[in-house]
Amino acid sequence: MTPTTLMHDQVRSALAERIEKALKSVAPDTQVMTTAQIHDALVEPPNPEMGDLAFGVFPLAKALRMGPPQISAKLKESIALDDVVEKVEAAGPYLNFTVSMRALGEKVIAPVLNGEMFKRKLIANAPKTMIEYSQPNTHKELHVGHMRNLCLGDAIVRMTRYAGIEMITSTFPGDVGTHVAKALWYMKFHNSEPAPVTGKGEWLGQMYSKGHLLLEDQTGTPQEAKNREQLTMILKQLESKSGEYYDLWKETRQWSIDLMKRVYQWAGVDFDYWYWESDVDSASVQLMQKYFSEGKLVKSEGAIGMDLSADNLGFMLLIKSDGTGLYATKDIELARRKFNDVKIQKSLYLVDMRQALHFKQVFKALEHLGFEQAKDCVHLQYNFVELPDGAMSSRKGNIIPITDLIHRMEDTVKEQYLSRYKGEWTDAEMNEVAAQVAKGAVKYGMTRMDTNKKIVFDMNEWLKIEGESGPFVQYSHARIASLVRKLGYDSSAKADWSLLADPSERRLVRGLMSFNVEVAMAAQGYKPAAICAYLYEIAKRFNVFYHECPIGTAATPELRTARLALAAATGEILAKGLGLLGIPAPQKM
RNA sequence: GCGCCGGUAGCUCAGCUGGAUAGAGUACUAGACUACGAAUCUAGUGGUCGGAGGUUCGACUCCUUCCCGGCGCGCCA
Repeated sequence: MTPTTLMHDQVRSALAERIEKALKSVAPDTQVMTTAQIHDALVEPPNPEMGDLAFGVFPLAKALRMGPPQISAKLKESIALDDVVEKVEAAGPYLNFTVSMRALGEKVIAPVLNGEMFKRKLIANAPKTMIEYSQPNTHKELHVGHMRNLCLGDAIVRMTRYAGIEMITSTFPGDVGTHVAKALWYMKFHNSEPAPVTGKGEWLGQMYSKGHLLLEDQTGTPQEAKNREQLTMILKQLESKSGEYYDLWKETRQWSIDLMKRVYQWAGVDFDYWYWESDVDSASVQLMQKYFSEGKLVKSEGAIGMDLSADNLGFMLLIKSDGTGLYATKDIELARRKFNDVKIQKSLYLVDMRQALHFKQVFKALEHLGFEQAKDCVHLQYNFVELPDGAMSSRKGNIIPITDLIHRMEDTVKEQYLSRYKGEWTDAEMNEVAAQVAKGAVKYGMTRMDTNKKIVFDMNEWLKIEGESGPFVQYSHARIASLVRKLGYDSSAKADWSLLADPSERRLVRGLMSFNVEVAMAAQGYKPAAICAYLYEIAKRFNVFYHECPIGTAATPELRTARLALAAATGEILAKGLGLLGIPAPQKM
């Protein structure tokens, strides 16, 4: 069962049928390309004047034993002009098609306006998939690095679901481990201030940072032994699930969870499954002991693990010499649960690229332990978020909490842009729009770059929202919304699409045509950045159209109707596309 | 030492599984609001695609090698 893209685009399908037919007349006995393949091969030519869609005949050369230019010339002869094909030209190895505006309107603008365009299934036979993303630790700070993961994960989920892939979501917060002990240790032994009434989660993160630093500073001093003793005592209580530190863990853990949930709510993220490290912890160790007794694991230097040196992955430690497990141990138990409990066929892990080796080992271990689905486990890696002065660290004290970014972005939007509507808008409207635009800036900013690229986060740069940005796309949408509102768009009015004769109009329609093509490709490659680029391009094309073509004062009522419909359709595409990134499309801003 | 990821215009990045003249944003310069919203638009300046080989009709894209930067390699997560 391999996923396949369907022939979802009506314009491409229409052309593909005609090309296929021509191909049959040129080479009657050879089936060289299926209609679906031709559909997928149709691309926008580099130059707008060349046409709407181009077909490069390269793949046919071998089978037809002809040079590409000869093939395109021959095919051109066999393609008749009709109500769809307005013009065909053979340009070297390419066949350039100009589609009649009437056909474009019927096959693109109308389906967008009545919503049919967005109901198509783009990919078939996709395996039932689970994606795990956002794996923050409790008791630590939630910073802008976590934001990238969250935005990417959310966008991938929305895109893939839109394309027709069954996608189940899960998160795996780290609520046990030494970081918890460090936070509690500092809180209990060194902190004197009470926890604040609001923002307990953020405050707890600071407790961890301070604890971590103090412990580091005191290593090598007489204090060290005492610190270790205290930490061990805390960890023991947490493990035995009793005592004052266990109670404190439960209380403080909830503070962190409340913070996570607040951020998830802000982002519009909702997980189907919440897996906790504390939940898989002991089960994972038991599972490893079972595997060890079955001879699937080996003892080495007092610890237990799996020798993966034959796979060039070294030795994978699974049970420490003190009998406890590690991160990898839990990941194996968790994978087992995903496979068995949820019956998934494919498993995605959106985790930063530093874990590449870890996941290679986990997947290989799963394979050796007999999990067939291991071959369909994929680590979706992304590069991390840094600051201009290097990596974020407690030591440098330069960690930027997620909530800081959100609040500063909202404040900037209000002060620099929304202030002009003072007196005109209510405070509630002001706040709502500020939140929407801030989301646009943050989410677009986090997803627009390829995942392999490092993000150097500079708050001041981020607050300058000009040029290619989420708000740029949102602004185009808001302007269209305003236009539609003012000019009174009537969706029942029949439009004569052939009136759309301006090059800017054609270019825009052509762009709208490829919405599903772009989304299908982005979804299959798990590349939200492709959606960003597409939306930005559409917004730019709209801006040109908007500048070139008067709508309200169009020459005739018919032209006005057609243009308004085109604008409205563009608004729908932008809103839908932004939605795939989890970004709201405000009606005004 | 081995491995992973980057190296495209001053800066930040696109460039789809090799294909039609390397594109945007930003910065800079010069223009456009009594206009359907200027968070906008138009034009210009700016690149030996890290270096060198190779494969191909064709390479930013694939292969080899080297250089620069980041990260990862057994009891942290």
